[in-house]
Amino acid sequence: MAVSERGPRERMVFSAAQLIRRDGVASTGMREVAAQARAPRGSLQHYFPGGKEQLVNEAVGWAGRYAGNRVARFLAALPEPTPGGLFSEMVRQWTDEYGATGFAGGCPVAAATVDCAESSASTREAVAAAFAAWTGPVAGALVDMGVPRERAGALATLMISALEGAILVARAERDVRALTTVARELGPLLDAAVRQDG
Amino acid sequence: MAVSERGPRERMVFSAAQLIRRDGVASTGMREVAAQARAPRGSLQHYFPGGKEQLVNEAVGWAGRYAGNRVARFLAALPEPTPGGLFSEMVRQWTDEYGATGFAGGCPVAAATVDCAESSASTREAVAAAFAAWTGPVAGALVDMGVPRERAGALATLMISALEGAILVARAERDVRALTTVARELGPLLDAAVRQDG
DNA sequence: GCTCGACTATGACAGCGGTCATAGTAGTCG
DNA sequence: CGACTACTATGACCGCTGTCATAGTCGAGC
Repeated sequence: MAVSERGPRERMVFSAAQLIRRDGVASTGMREVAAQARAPRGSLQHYFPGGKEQLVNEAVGWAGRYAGNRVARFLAALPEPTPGGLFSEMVRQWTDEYGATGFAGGCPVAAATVDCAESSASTREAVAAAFAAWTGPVAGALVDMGVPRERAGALATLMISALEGAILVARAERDVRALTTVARELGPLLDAAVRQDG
Repeated sequence: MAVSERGPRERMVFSAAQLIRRDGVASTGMREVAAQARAPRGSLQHYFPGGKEQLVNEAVGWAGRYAGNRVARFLAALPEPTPGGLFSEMVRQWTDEYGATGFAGGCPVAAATVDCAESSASTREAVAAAFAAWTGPVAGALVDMGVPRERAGALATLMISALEGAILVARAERDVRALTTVARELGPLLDAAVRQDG
């Protein structure tokens, strides 16, 4: 929750992502974003002349980049990188949050997809780009671990799909069960995709 | 889109589910629901004295029951029921829709989770119940196919999580790729869970 | 024919949303 | 000092939303 980082513009984008992932896009007000970012309301139209749509799109883009960047950190944290280990780390980020601070928030990209996929073309594209910015590094990591290139993209999509779905179910149930379940069930499948020769 | 079924009350619940899965809960207006259901606006307060929250909860409940009931139909459509085959059918329902009518709608239960998990306790419970009404039949079907009871619940959760996530990604990308990918990758894993001893 | 209940029909209201208009401040350059 | 730019500060506007209040219709039952 370190909102005090960088300039007001970045704080607003960050706060928007936070509020969106908790309440959804439509229920998140511009005034609320400015307030939480401790930024002046007048700065909204100054930094985001494109209005709410622009702000949402940037928040989604930020979230996608953030998720992509986390992949490298997860890998660095693993003593011996394996696909299943990476997936466990991705899942653990969520179980940790839910255990520590409750089930208040989901994935902002998912929220934007649900709320804007049909109503805003530019946001839909931003969401697609965010998923791509996330899937790419995951697939790259799989290749580095020895997963055949043709299969890495598919497994990355599977990992992200299962994670997103499990986040939904976990929030609904207020229980991390779904998250731990997908990690446990998918781990062996992912590890088995590593090329055994060489 | 057979809106002309049953009484106006059911039509409104059904229309609410339709609109929610397309635009999200917050962006769906009560007047809009009544209009699409070709029901009088005055009937809203008559049939749903609990207001929008009640209507949303019933729509979510309806969706959960619908999903649960589909499981039996999917099984009946399979010449030889297998876990992977069931999952393929579940996925195919979505690829068919997206292929035929476009990527306008997602899962209403997911939409309600994203929009209401934190803001409305009753809706959150309705969503949890909907997931339960869906997971139950899936797990039961797996048991019938020979999956060990201890494992069936976990695999059902995995199936539904992967499907929900893939729906999100597919809508974002406007491409069924994610859906077909999870079906293909998960099929062997699911089939391998069938007890091989008679 | 009257009554009573179920349902329909509208109009009003209060609140909030995003956006615009306008004015103000601060700091910097020339 | 004046001017110009970056940013801040408010207030107003309009559209929309959920909800309420009130009145109307319609069909049984007796």
